Amino acid sequence: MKAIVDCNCFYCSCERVFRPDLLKKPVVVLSNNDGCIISRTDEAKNLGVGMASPYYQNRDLIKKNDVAVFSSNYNLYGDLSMRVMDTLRTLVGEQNIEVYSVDESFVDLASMPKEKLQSFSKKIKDVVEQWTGIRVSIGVAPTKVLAKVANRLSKKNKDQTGCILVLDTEEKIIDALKQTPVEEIWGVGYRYAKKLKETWGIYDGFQLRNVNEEWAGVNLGGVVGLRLIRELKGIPCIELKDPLKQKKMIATTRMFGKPVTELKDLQEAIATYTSRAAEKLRRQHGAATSIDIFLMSNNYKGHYQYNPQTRHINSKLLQPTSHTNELIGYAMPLVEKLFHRGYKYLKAGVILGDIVPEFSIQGNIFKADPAGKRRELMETIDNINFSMRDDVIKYLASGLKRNWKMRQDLRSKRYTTRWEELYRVS
DNA sequence: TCTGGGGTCCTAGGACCC
DNA sequence: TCTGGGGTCCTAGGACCC
Repeated sequence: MKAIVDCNCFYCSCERVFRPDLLKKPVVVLSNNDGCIISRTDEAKNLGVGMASPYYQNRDLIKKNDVAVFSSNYNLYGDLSMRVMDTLRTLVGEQNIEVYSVDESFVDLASMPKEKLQSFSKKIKDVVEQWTGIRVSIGVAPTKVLAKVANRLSKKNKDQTGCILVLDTEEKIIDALKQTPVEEIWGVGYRYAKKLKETWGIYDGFQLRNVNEEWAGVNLGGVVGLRLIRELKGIPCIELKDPLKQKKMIATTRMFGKPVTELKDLQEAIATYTSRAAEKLRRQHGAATSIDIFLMSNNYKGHYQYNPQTRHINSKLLQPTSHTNELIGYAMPLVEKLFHRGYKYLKAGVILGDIVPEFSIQGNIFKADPAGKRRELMETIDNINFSMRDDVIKYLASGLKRNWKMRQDLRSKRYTTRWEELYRVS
């Protein structure tokens, strides 16, 4: 059996940990640049605040109902996420957990006797809540896809389930699938859902489970669709992922706070994103062999129209590297090549690709490598920045004024990572 | 006026090789 | 008259996830 442990409206819950006065009140958290609503509590949901909907469209509703609004505070969420995952690791063992996202983990419960699944899940829930202040929902089933189905229903029917649902019999599985609209199933997105409903009259999980496998192979994206159907039948096809596996690409991309027109600003932004990406790269002990820069601009003619064009350019590196300085060195001329005077730029990004393990790097005879020195420097900078969960030390190329930076007007304090922002009890 | 960021997997098709 | 077969690698793009 497999479980998915999912933090309830994670970002909002993080805010509530330090704002107990908001416990029963509606809360929302906004995306970068304060653009969209990316987390909302049940109270906000019941008021009709849409998930992933633009902030400005909900502004009246929010004002009228006194909803608490926060800009995203990734320093805080990242730190609390780590605490939740560490707690899970101590409970189930490091080798039995796959951290799937900032607020979700899959847990392998293969060795747990069936009759203990319910009580053990309850234990996980209670301990995580007590140690971190974060509430979780848990779905347990024979496969990942079914665990997700269980998880969704556990939240939906909180009052009966207490946020825990174990699907350990065929009857329970069928019943759960009948209650699950096809678009709510993990692996069925907007397009497939539309096709399933409109073209083939398939509306819920139970109907989907009963389609012909070959048919699924043809109509739902090849082997992906086939796996999905089997998982719904209770045949595991998607195993827990190896946590040590390297990412194949690492991206850092962002919208600007306001349109950018100067090359210098673009280069600062790209230097900043490159530093960030390089840091992630070093964290997995990787080195990149290619770098891809993209700029997204407004359509040039006329005034504002949301019809962006994206241009990108890719460059192979002479030798794999994870050194920020070198990567910035590759990136800067690329920005210059892409840049067009007169365009308004809205967004930019860096993608590091063809990642290889760091230890596999061969020496390059054209370049003297001051051996451990650069590595040591990078490690020192990483350690300082990591302890503050922020880029306290940066490259000058990243700029000082940074007038392209995103908006974050409503950010809460970094309670757990800055001394001067510690929570005060008076 | 205003709509996020960071990933994964898979397939098709073209270039190229012997 | 009749002109192979089997591979690999790469890129672009589509679908999905949180």
